[in-house]
Amino acid sequence: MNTNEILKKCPLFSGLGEREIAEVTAISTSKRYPKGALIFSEDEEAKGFFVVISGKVKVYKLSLEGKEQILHIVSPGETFAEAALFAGSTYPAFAESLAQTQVLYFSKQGFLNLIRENPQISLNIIASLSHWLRKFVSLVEELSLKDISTRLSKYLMDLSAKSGRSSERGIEFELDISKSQLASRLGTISETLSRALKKLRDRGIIKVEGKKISILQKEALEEISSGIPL
Amino acid sequence: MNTNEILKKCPLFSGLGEREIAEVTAISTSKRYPKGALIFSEDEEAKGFFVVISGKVKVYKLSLEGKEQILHIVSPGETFAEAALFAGSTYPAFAESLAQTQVLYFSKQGFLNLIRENPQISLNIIASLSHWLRKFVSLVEELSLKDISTRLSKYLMDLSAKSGRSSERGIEFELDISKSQLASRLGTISETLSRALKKLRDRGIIKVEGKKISILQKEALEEISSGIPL
DNA sequence: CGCCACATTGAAGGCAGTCAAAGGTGGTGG
DNA sequence: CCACCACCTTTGACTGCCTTCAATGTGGCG
Repeated sequence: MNTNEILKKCPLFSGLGEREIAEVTAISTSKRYPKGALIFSEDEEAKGFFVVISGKVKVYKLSLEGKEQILHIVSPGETFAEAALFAGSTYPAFAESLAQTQVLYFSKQGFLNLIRENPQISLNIIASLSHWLRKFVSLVEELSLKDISTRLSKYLMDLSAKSGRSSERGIEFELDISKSQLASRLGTISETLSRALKKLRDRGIIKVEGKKISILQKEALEEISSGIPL
Repeated sequence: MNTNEILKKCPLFSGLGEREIAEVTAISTSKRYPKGALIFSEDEEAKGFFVVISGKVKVYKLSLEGKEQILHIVSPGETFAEAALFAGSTYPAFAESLAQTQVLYFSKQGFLNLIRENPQISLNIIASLSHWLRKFVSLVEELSLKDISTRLSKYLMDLSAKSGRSSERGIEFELDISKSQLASRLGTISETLSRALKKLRDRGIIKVEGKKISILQKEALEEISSGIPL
């Protein structure tokens, strides 16, 4: 998919005509990062925000001891760090590419000018921020009120709904990130995630082959994800 | 403080003239709640949002087992549930008054009309949502990466900066909520909070008399709040 | 005065993190 | 093509923070 198509399906720019999209492209800069590159650091001055064109980016926090909490995995067509333009002057987290990645970069000033001439965009920003807010409320809820098995089950249910294919062995799909990264997204570490997966495997609820997951008992997984203890 | 003064200092309506403020007042409804009233429930249809005029409101999540996680304590001049108007159609959490409370209520439709005629407001909304987003990122970080003593120390440091008075015994201030509520805000339970306070007391870092807190060793508290283990 | 919600303290148990080691996987270069 | 290496994953044993359960203390208010 090319840059223009990605931009058009990006919620931030929906409702814009060809002409406006061209303006958007004009004020942005294309940047490329190899896998594992640091895109920005926590507390670094926020000079702009990003749209992912291809690849994958993780936005995360680090504790002093080095434990990582992933806030969001950003996929093509999604934006990140847009909130940093409007509150505070620094990025509140780290951003790192998980694969070779291409992004469009919008400088703060250029983008603010763009908003001024296209009020529609500010409504899109409101929608985008509201969406993020919901995601964070869910994340807080999970971290504070749910155990690891519940969080894992919910993640698997969500992912299966998004990219699962039915087969005679149940719903099959591939993890979109490594298990270490998944652990970090769920607020835990790889050892604990491994044990949680094992518990689901041992009960015949899922099958795991590397990154390939098969959901064998959807109802059971649904129950666990809604809080019924394992 | 009267309603008009509160509205003027509310970030959502900053930059508006007397006339516009009058319009804002005109489309809103005043509501009063006794202490402990349920203002809305999770998953209830979001028909509008609120500005607190007087009193105090907690916005919170509940687990199946009944454990509570407070997302935010809303004070006079602050808004809540505004994000619910722009993403999803239901409230993502519960809201309950912690004291006798007066709010202004804005219906979704009325407020959307107001935005249309006052584009400045949409910029204010963006700022407000961005601010919330930062707060939630901090909350996620704390819940996932910090222990209770660290979270408590940070809360006390923040509160002392906001409402502390210097005295010969150190910085003094009052907790703005009950200790049970504070526990819930910090993602724990009252027993654990009580023990965390005791540890700080035993080391002579703070003094606790009911809701009155005195910070005796600011540097030590600062250290703990930044992650140096107790 | 006595009730009731809030707060404190102790003892015990569990979930998840830490430490350590072995097994697996993919990528790279010889 | 294969051997090597780095990284990811899994498993086991142990530790520790926090929760649970239970009992007692306390302060405000009818």
